[in-house]
Amino acid sequence: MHSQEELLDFIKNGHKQYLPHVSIDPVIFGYSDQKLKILLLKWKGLEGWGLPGGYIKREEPISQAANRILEERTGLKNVFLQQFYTFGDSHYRTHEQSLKEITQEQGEDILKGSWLFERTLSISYFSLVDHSKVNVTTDFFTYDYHWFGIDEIPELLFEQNEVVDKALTTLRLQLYHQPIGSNLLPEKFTLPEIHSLYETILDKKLDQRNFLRKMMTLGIIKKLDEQRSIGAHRSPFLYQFEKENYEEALKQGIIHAN
Amino acid sequence: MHSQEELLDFIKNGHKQYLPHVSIDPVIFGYSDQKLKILLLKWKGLEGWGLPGGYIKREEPISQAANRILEERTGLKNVFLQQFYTFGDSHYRTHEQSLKEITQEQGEDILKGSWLFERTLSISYFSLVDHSKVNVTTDFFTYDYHWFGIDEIPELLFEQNEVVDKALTTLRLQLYHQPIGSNLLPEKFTLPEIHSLYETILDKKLDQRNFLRKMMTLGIIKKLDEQRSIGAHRSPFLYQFEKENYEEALKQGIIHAN
DNA sequence: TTATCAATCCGTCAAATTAACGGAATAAAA
DNA sequence: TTTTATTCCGTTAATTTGACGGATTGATAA
Repeated sequence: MHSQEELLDFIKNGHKQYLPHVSIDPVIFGYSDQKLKILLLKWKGLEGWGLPGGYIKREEPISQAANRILEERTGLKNVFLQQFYTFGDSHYRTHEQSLKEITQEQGEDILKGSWLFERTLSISYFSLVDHSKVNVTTDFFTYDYHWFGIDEIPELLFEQNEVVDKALTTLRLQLYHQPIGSNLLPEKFTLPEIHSLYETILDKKLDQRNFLRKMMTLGIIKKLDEQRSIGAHRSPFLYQFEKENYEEALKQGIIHAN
Repeated sequence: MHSQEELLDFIKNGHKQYLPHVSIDPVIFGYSDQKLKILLLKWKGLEGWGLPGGYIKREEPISQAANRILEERTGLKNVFLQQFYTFGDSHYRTHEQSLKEITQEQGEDILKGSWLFERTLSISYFSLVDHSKVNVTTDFFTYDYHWFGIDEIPELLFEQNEVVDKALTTLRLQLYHQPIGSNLLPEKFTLPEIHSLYETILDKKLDQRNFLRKMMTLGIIKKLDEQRSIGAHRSPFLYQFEKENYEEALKQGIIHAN
């Protein structure tokens, strides 16, 4: 994947191409088997789990950087990806230990003063992706990955549990106001599908009829007059997202009137 | 205030003390005469208006940096200050033009390669302060300040109108869920005072009785059994914030049940 | 062909919340 | 004691939310 030469070049010269002191760390939620999971990578040297991450190119808009980094790790383009917070309080992340391991055989000279040792702020994004479409590629610092159910997240490196928690809170808060489901469901989906998705994300039973009413009232989805033929039972109607309406819902919906 | 020597040292050596590429830019809302205003500074050289800003010290947590920067410009400590977004898309802010003016007499040599010329991401916070308690101090780059009503914000430097807009939207969204008013009102305040504050911030009439009921239901304020003696009229009761309840309200209140 | 099964679909009523509304009480000054 | 400006409060209608179960459909099995 990445040759040792590339790695050494990255350590020595990465700061010429990337902004130092700032990384982008997406919390990637995936959905499969009615479970909500997040993608974590296993660090070389540190032998612990952490979020995928990457650096911003010197001339690259940060939203573009976030999309690029997501694509580099997952292969996915054009998915919902939203910034939610920038961490830089207790979070003095560096790659020191990790790099010592990786570059052991080279001696430690090359590490002296590397940009990767410096304090790094973390601009965090979250994303929801279709688990089955993801093709994970590890990066220089990592060698394995795993999708962890959100109730089985281990203690993470770099104090990233806080990041994950805030991502989840934000996801749930915005669920009715951002086109969050649109990467997880097929273009046309059934009511039970989206219903189950929302129940999973909120970790809560939602009455089916009330759920439908709410989604229709907010204008988030619209009913088509097609049905899908599922195996053995009654054919469910298909629905589609109405993306244009989401942000409206946000503004109208949360600023409590009067 | 700042000597020319200090400025030159800051230009040449600031990157040893501060993280380059990242600034903190608080949108400081002030309230007076029933108007909502923001504090803008006038840039030397560029002759335009922009947000106050500052850099993060190399070992300083960012929330602490934000508070320090706010204090440096306004003299205020311990006020409500909240991060809301990190801008870095179209926002390639540098101090190049400004610095050329300021350091004119020194020749331009010192500017070569200054850390201040590099691209800077902006971690943005907003704050609400009591206009009358603020003691504005300009910084190296600025020489004047003004409180602009939010409906009379000029075109800002560094594409900061976007920042201000997002700050205002966020402020309004969170008004019922964060202890936002607590820096703007005295410890004990009357119902008409807080009512008028909320009307001003939301730019909207709020029915007085319904407003009271809502604040009480959310547990944001509590009624004391003291009254204040105002000049000529009926004595209003006093109220106090119940800060502990705000964040509760956030979690319980926005995640729409069922 | 019919019965069975598993899943989807839908409507009503009660409870809670929100929105609209005006008149009585108070404190000082005239 | 009257006037004036201001605070205080309660009720009703409309809307939204929450709870609830029975009828329909599409295929498979008898």
